[in-house]
Amino acid sequence: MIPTGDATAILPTSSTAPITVIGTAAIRDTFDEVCLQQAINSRQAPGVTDVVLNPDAHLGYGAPVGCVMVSPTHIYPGPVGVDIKCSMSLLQLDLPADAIADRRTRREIISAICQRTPTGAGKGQRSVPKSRNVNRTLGRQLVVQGASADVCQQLGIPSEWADRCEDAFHLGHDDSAEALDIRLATLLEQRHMSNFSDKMAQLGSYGGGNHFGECEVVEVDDNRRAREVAETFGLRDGKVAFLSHCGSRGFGHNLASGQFNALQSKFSRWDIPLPAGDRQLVYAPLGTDEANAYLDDMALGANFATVNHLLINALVLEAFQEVIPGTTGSLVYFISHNIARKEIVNQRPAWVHRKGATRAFPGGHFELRDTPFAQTGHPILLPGNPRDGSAVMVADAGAEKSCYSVNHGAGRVLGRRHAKRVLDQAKIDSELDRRDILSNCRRYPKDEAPAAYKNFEEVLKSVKTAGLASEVARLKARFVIKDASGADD
DNA sequence: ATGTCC
Repeated sequence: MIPTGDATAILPTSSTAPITVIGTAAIRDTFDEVCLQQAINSRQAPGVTDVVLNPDAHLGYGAPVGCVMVSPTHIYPGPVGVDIKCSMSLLQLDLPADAIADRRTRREIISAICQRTPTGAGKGQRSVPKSRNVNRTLGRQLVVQGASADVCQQLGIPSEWADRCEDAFHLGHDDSAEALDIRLATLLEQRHMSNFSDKMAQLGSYGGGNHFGECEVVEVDDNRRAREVAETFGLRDGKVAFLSHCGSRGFGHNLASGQFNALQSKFSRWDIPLPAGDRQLVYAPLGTDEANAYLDDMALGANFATVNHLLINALVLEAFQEVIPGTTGSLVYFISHNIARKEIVNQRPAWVHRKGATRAFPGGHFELRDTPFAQTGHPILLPGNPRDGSAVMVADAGAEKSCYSVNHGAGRVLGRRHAKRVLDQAKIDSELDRRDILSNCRRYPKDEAPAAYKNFEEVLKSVKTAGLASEVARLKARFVIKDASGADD
């Protein structure tokens, strides 16, 4: 790796197709051989013009988690990821931090949230009002339309929240919703989609793994630009906010795995060479039936993820209102880190695959022209860990060198199995307790402990030093909602 | 990520 600045480097490849690396020297030391090999494989794959490796990069499916891969001619399901449109959202509440100082109040809110937005594998909605149950008809509508006015109205989602989405809806391969209707009808005849109604019932749930909901106190950075940007974002210093991380649940997983299986069997039947011999890097050239089917499935999964996040935010707001009547809230932003978007790169249209990477358009970017963030750039939501906090950032002009992308969080430094073996349960729990951070988990999952992730300050320093983005606010955790299955018995 | 292997 050849350093090109304090927090940037070039990773050369044998085909003279360099990879842009973002990260201080300390961060670059965290990239293991397999992760770098995945980046090289991705860069040398057919039709790929750019790869960016972000500071949170680690081993992924085909391509590293924490990378950007650009192609004007090909679509790659692996570098979108198994959880289509896994995303972050942030809900700003009008509550002062004092309102949740009392532990008992927080316990009540945790309980009200868990009743409405379940965690863990397979769990659909539990104690939600019947009006918010998602039947097959509404399910078919929402995966085709995304957060349309009608879908939001039916689910009790404030319609103005759609304006706070990176993408409130996704269209089919030909930029029509009809293509999604047709594709969905085909899918519903297939065996792996026979559980469609069950998957729709998962709307409004978090899932497991690194997915979470977290109650925060907002600390806006003490400088003029941060204060001005925070105002545009709708962030309120010293007030309570709620950060969520989840994706397209079982529905997105069905779509993604269906596509991997279909493409892998076609590669093998037609004896097409796999990029670097890796089945996880199967692709489809744009314009083929295979590419069209993938793009349609990605859009269907993305629409589910979008409505899932918005419903979660509506249910979380309702939970706060149950415990503290009169609470109001507004969505700051909803932004993905597992999606391919058609953007302009190097003056021409290309599919930007962000796999554990967040879009980062600075103020003045043409795609933001009709949004509330035209002047400032849009909010970038970066989960860190409950001990050190999470961050809200805004892109700077330098983001052009990373294909207008930044990292998506801290990034794993210990594999799950490794973390469960070496980390101490009592120490994890007492550290959170000492900081008065509560959780629905009796014991915090070891494989999700702060120590299982990279040093968040060093990751943020990489992003800032490389000139990609600036910090606007820090979010300090007050309680965490997670699936507990990674904790000791 | 995921009814933790269709």
